[in-house]
Amino acid sequence: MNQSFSSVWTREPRTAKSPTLSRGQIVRAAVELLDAEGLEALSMRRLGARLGSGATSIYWHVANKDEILELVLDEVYGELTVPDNGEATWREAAFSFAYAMRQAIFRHPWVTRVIGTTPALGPNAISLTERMLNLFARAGFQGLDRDYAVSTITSYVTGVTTPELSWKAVAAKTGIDSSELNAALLPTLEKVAADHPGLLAQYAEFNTLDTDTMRALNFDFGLTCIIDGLQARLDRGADGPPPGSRSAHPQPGSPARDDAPG
Amino acid sequence: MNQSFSSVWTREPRTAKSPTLSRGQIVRAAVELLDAEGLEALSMRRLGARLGSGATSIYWHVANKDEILELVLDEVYGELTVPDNGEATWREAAFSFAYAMRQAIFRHPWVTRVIGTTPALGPNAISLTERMLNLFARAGFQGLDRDYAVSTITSYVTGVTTPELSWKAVAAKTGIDSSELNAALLPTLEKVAADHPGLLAQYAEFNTLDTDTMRALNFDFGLTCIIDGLQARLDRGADGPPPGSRSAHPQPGSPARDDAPG
DNA sequence: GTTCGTCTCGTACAGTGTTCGATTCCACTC
DNA sequence: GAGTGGAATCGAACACTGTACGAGACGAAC
Repeated sequence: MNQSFSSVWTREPRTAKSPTLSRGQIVRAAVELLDAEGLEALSMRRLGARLGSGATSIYWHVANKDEILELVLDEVYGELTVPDNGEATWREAAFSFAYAMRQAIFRHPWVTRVIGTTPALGPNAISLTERMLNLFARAGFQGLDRDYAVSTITSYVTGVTTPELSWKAVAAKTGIDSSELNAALLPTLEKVAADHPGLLAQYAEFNTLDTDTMRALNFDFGLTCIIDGLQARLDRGADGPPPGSRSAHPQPGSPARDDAPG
Repeated sequence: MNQSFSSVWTREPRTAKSPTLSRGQIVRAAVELLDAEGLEALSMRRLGARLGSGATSIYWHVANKDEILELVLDEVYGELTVPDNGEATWREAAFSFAYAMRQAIFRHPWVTRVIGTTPALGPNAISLTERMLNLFARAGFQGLDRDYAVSTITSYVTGVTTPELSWKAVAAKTGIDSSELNAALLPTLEKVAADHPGLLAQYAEFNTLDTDTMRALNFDFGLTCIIDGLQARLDRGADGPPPGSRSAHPQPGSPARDDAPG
């Protein structure tokens, strides 16, 4: 049993002396295609066409399409940097990292759909998490808390940007400018939330703002909450509650319950 | 131009008197299929087979496959409840909602891949957000801040659970028990992070915990941060910084920049 | 010149979402 | 009961998809 875990990063890459096609070219072309036309447009045949080669030639350099997705995802991680120590407080560094990550996701809207298909083990992802761990280590977090702090921020960023992107996609598809999107969507919302007058009243407020700045404020709100919460934990210090009982609240479902599909 | 926005929820459903097939049956069967075999297994032909009908018969009740995904997503939203007012503090309510949401995602691991394909406008999603907005209104948040608070929590939950699910998927595929997963993955990590000794040292700590409780601690850590951060904002009160300048920090990229694909 | 690994690629297979037109079925009117 | 019309189902077909397989092409080593 126990078929071992496999990923692009666990296999040795093919020798780099390939003349016409290389893993790097494939990844670059795939990112271009994804950026230009979205996730659905990435097919092996179209990728081959863009590379000026047959579709099945790609399979010599890559095991399957999922591996390409692993590679392009790591390519995006490569665009991210963590501000070096000394030149900024950890709060500023965390803020600017989160903003840079959001911008990177906006440049490559397909990444949110690729994240979650497989764990990120590429070199860029690895060295990025190392730099982030060091950042929070310098901030004063210890042990696993460093890892948790990194995860909290990156999870939040991917989590918020995902719905942001679906609204952007709606705007792009319908051709409505983002400044008019909220107003244009009002009839839809009135229909859909017809028997929720309180909700409609809240939505009416949205007309005063354009979508982009509203989403930006939304992003900043949650990010500030998280960083304030991290700061609070830091201020409580090592004399705070021991790990495992760090939050005194009821846990409705056992966190360890496992309903993973067979 | 301006092709208007369309969604299942903007169209009138077909008359409910269908004898052998109904939208409800389709959705229920689709959820069963998705839970049992995952997102890739959901095809119109397999869904039709499960319903004892032809694949194309489904198109009478539903415009296309994406609409089915909208419907099943809202079905999952229907499993979530928000604790009523009075019986708990907003902190407790927010905690228990977040935990319930995580559990619901674990029961339906495919939802994280469906979220983000389209905005959630189904009746269950609508009434859920209304209840959440009321919760934070009672907590003391005003105006758009209520919306931002809801978004912060739900975004975090979807964001953290996504990588949790990919590790669960690895465990399921390789047949490795979650208590042994961290140890089993160590060789892979040693290969992948060979030139990052600091990172490897950190990963070595993981062997003392099993994946599930480590992930649960991770989830609780970030959730506590967020709720503490919300609390802090509440404590700062209305005499705090005005909206729009609520966080004094450099914003590396203009938040309103729009790189959406054409 | 032959042989061997590297690399490309055409063909083929099973499967996908969706369109279209034909067909069945049922409630209704005359 | 016969006839009509819409609701609903479904088979065939189309243009795709990812990928396995095997036949070739290329260059270097012997």
